[in-house]
This record gives sequence, C-alpha cells and structure tokens, in this order.
Amino acid sequence: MRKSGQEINICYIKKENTKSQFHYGMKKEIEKLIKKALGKDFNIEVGIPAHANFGHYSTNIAMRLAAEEGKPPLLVAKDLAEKINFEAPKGMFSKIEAAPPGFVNFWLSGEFLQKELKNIYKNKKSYGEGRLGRGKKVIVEYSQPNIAKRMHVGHFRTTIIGDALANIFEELGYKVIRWNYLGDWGTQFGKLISAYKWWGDREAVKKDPINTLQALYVRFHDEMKTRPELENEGREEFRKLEGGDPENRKLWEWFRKESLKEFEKIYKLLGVKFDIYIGESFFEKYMGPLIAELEEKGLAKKSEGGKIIPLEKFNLPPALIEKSDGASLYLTRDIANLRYRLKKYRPVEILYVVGNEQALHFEQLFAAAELLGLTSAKLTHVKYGLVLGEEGKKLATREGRTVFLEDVLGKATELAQKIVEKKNSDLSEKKKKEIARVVGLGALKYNDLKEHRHTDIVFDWEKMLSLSGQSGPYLQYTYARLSSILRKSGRIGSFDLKHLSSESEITIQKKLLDFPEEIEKSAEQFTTNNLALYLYELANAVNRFYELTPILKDEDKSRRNARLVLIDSARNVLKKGLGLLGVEAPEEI
RNA sequence: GCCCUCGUAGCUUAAUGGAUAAAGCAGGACUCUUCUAAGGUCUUGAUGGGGGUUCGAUUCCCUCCGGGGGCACCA
Repeated sequence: MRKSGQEINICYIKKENTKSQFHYGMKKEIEKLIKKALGKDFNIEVGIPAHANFGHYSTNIAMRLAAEEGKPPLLVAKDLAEKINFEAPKGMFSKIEAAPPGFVNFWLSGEFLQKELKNIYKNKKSYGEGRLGRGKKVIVEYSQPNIAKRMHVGHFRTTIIGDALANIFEELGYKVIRWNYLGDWGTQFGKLISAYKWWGDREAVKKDPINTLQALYVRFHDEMKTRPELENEGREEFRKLEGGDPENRKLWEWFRKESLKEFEKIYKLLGVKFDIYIGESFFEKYMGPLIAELEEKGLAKKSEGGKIIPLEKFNLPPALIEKSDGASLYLTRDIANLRYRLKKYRPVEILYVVGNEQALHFEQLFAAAELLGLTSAKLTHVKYGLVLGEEGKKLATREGRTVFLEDVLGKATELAQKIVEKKNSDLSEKKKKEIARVVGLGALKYNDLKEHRHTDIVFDWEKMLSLSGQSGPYLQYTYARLSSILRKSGRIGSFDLKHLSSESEITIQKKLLDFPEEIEKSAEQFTTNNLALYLYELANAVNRFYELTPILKDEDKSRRNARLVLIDSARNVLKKGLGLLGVEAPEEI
C-alpha cells in the first residue's frame, strides 16, 4: 500500500478548506431566510445547538452584527428574530426567539415536521441524494495494496474510508472513479526477485503465492542484516526489471497476477469494488520523458548523483525523482499518474486516501504539480492515523510484525457467530452464518469509521470486535427490529401524522431531517465519524421510542399507521446511511 | 534539529469560535407474561501546564511538557 499529513490542496494552502460547497437541507433554508430578513449579504451560519432548549437551529449572527454596528447584541438579536418571524413562511416555525448573549433560536413547528416526514416517507429511495456533484467527476484513490504482500490491518482503514467517501460523493451526484493504485513497482520488487533467485521454490509459490513471497521478502531483510551487499543486489534487480530484462519481467508478471487473485478474494469479503486497477508499473513508460521534461523546463536538476526538484519556495525538502542508478521513484510515478488522470478523466477533485505517514510525499507531489501547471483539479491528501501495534508502535511488514486482514475478518465473524448461536439459535444454519458475516464485518467497519480519521488507532482485538454500545451491530439490531415490526404490520393504510407529537416522536422527525446535512458534512470534510455518530443517535432515539411505545397494538389505526410511517422512514435512513458506510443492514439479526 | 499529527472521564473517542463539554466501554443500581434484552432507565467521572486574541476558546496564536509518524536514492 501507499505507506503512509493536514489535507493539502493544490494551491499549497496548508489548512483544510472546509467551507461549505454543497449546502442542501434545512440549514440552507434558514440561512436564506435570514439573509432575506436582513436585507443584506452577510456571512450567515446556522448551526444545530447542543441542547434542545436552545432550539432546533440557532445562529450567532446577531453577535457578529452587533460588533459591527456597535449595538447591544441581544437587542440586535431581538430585532432580527422579529424580522425573521415576519419573513418566514407561515407555519414553518413554532417559535423564533432571541436568547442571551445574542443568539437567535428557531423551533420548527409540528406541522412543518409532519410535512417533511411525509416527503421523506414518499421519497424513501432518493432521500439524502444531492445534486451538487452533477456533471462532475471525482477520483478516489484508496486501498493500494502491495503486490506479493498480504493485506494487513493498515489496509483496512484506507479501503473502508475510501469506499465510504466514494459512496458519499456518489450520493451527492458526483461521478466517482474508484481507483486502486497498486503498489506493483519499485525497489521492493528487485529485492523480491533477488530473494526468489536465492531461495525461491516455484512449487511453493504456486501453492500459496502471497505467503511464500512475503516470507521471501522478510527473509531478505533478515539476511541483509548480516549481508549488507544484498541491498545493492536488490536495487540491481529492480534496475534490470525497469530496463526490460525478460527473466525479471516474467517473474514480476507472475507475482502480480497471483497477488491480484488473492486481493480479489479479500475485496469480495469486504464488499468493496473498484473501477480501475492501475498501479505504479503502468507509469513506468512515462518516466524517461517526464524526467527529461522536468529538466528541460528547469524544474529538476542533478544532485548527489540523482535528480531532484528543488522545492525551497514551498519550504519543503527537495524531491528526489531519479536515483543515481537511473531508476525511478514513487514520487516520479505519482507525478506521471496525476497528469494522466487529469488528462484522461478531467476530474474536479482527486482524493488520495493514504496514511498520515506519507504527508511529506503528498506535499511534494502537490508542489510539483503546481510547478508543472497540473492545477485543474483540487487535490487532497485524505490522511488517516496509523494502526499501531498493541505496544503503541508502528506495525511493520519488514520485521514480520503485522496483523493480517484475513485474520481480523475471520476472528470477527467467528465471534459474531457465537453470539448469533446464543441469541437466535432457532434460525437456520445458513441464516446464522450470513448474519455472522454481516455483523462481524459491520462491527469492524463501524468501529473504524466512527472515529475521526486523524486519530491513530491502537490495535485492540476487544474494541475492534465490540458488538454492543455505539457499534455496527447496535445499528444493525435497530434496523432488524424496525424491519420486524414492519413485516408484522402489513401494508400501512391511511394515516394522520398529527399524532406524532410526543417528545420522542418529534426527536426522531427532527433527526431524520438532519440526514442530508450530515452527508454533506462528510463530503466537505472527508470524514465518516460524523455520519457514523448521526446514525447512532438516530438509532438510539428510535430504540427509546419503541421501548416505551407499543406500535402494533394501538387501537387507533390512524395513529398506529402514523407511527409506522415514522419508523419506516427511520429504517430507510438507517439503511441508506449504513450503506454509505459500506455496512450491510440485515432484515434479521 | 526541522515538518506533520495527537493530548478531553479509569479506558477508547465526540464536539462549523459559542450557550449546561457529548457518547461508548469498564464500575454501581434497576429492567424481559408485552412488536428481538445485541435493548431501555438511573448513576460515578474529563478539556496536559502557562500565557495571549475574543463579548465568548476543547477549538485560533505563542510557549513548555508528553505520545505517534516522517525528513533525497523505500513505497
């Protein structure tokens, strides 16, 4: 994989640009309303307060206006609240009030919430979809496994974060290109070829390709400790490979083919798909011309036997693009890759979902892109924290200190299987097995996606396999229970949503209304934790609701059906939201 | 040494510069004759230290302390 900084945009702005670019949903509506009431353009921000007694929505604009106009904030807020009340569509709010020190708080009316719920219910398939990405392409690069190495827990993060972000952008109407940039080129393959020539066994590789190859690689590094000359040998083999040596080429192709087969198996287990598998080797043919061009334009120069792009003006160390032996480097291939993508696909944005440890590489890449005028897309390094070993240190393949993805998946499924046996032993074996798979995988994915991607994760079996509390299975459980109620209810007949006036019912209605904005936020910030938390809060509100409110037994059919509409809508949002996170929602659990 | 990143409850984490810092786990007390107890209810408990900007700072700036990662012939 790309071994593994703050997102870096192409203009070399160091800070993440997280200003709103999509905007759809209630906040946007209220912002428009305030603008109208204000009668002037002002940077208006509407938020959702932390406490229910401060309203459904809130704005601090009065305090900023007060500072500008030199008036008491609360007075400005009161004045503004009055104006908005006048401008607001009839029946939209039940209350708009000014609160000290100068907030304006908004409460949606029951009537309005009911109207919105009806919309959500009627458009259940499309609810959450945005249009802002229409006609635009985004390339999301993620997973990036290395040929001849087993995928480990580190790959899990890039793969599921990338997959979720791709889903989220798609939901907003973008055409998303899911790109698996394979680590299939570089000195490591010289080392591997060298190792194979020393100790390789054709039959053993055939039988168990990746494990055998990986063992060879680890042995090579071990032996290098006592035989340092091996290092040069590895480099030489890579140089030969890059020069077109038939024997090395053939070995490389073989290793690559076998590796891809095994990767496919894992992706199938993970439920992840890619549109394009183009790895580093694809760009080999562009290396010579690219380096020549960089030199011609005066961007690159010789240094210490190799060739570098000086990047002082970006306050960065020089970027090495050609080694003294003439071999190309990771960065060189990435520059070629970027140019290729921009030309062929014309994306508006490219996301590189790669660990924090590669921050410098991407700073250098983006700086080089600017020098070359490759500025037609916004480039973002979507960084994530490392998966550290239990002792809090980096897991390294070279030393053989890793936890493999397959083992994690297996263990999660096994644990889920035990729990299904205990909780739902009367289900068929086939169903139990399927539930164990979905729940085990859901637990792993949710556990990761619920944390901010910048956070380092210390590998911990127990936490990874958590099946209760804020977890994937909790959401799946809620979904399955709602499904069960709706199965038993039969067709929902006529209903009157006016019945949905209890506190818990209003909480759910309001929560459903926030869904589109949560998706938008995820896309703006390239995060999944907000969406994961949102779904948990929705599920929690729903669990509290049906815990105390029997739905099917209700004699009042109109009220019964209204409640069914409510939980059916919640069920659909849960399903769609989980789907965006790449988590399946089972009908039974 | 330079750069990136993180520091919030016993543990793992949330919080566009806002109002009473939010959860989960673990601990304690309840809760299944009632649509799945993988649930629900109650409860203990926190912003590393020091400055600054601001009406308001977990958030921005400076500094110190601490963890993790990176710094031209690996990817």
